[in-house]
Amino acid sequence: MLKRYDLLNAVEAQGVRLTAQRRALIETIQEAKSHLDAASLLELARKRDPKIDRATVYRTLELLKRLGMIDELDLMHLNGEKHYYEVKTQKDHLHLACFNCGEIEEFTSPTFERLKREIADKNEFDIKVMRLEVGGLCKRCAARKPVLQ
Amino acid sequence: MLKRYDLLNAVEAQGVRLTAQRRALIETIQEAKSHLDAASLLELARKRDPKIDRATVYRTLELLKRLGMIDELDLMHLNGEKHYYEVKTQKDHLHLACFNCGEIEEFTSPTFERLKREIADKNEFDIKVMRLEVGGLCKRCAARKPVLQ
DNA sequence: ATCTAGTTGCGACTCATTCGCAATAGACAT
DNA sequence: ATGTCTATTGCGAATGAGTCGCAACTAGAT
Repeated sequence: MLKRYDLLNAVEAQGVRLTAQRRALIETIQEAKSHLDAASLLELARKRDPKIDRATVYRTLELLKRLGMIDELDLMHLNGEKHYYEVKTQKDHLHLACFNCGEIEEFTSPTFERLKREIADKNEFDIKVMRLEVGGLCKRCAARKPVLQ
Repeated sequence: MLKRYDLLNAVEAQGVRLTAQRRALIETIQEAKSHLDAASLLELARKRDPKIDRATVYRTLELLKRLGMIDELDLMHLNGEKHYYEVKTQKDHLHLACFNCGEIEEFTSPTFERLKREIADKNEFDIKVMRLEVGGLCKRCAARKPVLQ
């Protein structure tokens, strides 16, 4: 498991007002076992604090994104246009999404790190976010379903 | 300029019915100078054939995606949640999106190709689509605006 | 020229996300 | 502890991209 930042402390350290809703949302994201979309995040966070509104979820996600504490993923839009969120890890990583079974695999590699440095150097580009998503067939599905139309 | 496939011929070769609307849409995508979203594509294609509907645009994009002839991009959602489309090029490439000025730079590199092979090999993943997007500040904006909050 | 299955236009719909505004509540000063 | 002030919240309505069902149309085969 890749090391993740401690959101709650990090947010507090930024001098951001900590409301009950934000606390519930941040703890939920932090402890999530899988990538959450806004609706699932809302549902889970309501177990901690039942009085949270949809709008607050979006506003909090916006805040965390702005602070660079979470990443927003599309995961190849396997299930509609919603976004998914994850706590930023120390190392960038990419996501492999299986079009057949929907499984998401994560992947890190020195080559990825190297590519990142290359982009920054050759283009003199100041990288804030890097989102690499791959769609295709995972090992099992490729074996089972050799041809995709 | 990266070499692009000739869409119209390629589509015909697939035995797909060529309607006036598809022709107009495909020619428009092929000749586009920049990345088009569905709405701009519709607007431009109507100059060739004024009788095209929004739904047909989406259905045609879906078709071309399925045939593997175009790629769908998010371009870091710089301007809302819409998607952008481009004709597939011979080589995969990535997009650098400037959060400040909105400019999109393209980038190819042997390291990117290598990373792709690595993913396919190490994970035994059958890659269909690869979408690598980078957000940050381009050379000029980084110089002009050294600190982003 | 005819036939027919694939394609289209239309309008209504869905779904994710955003907004305006009045009510509320952190957190700092007292 | 209490009051104050401003950021944050909930609510409900709005937006915007994309999708759907269905009747009308048409490309291309015969």
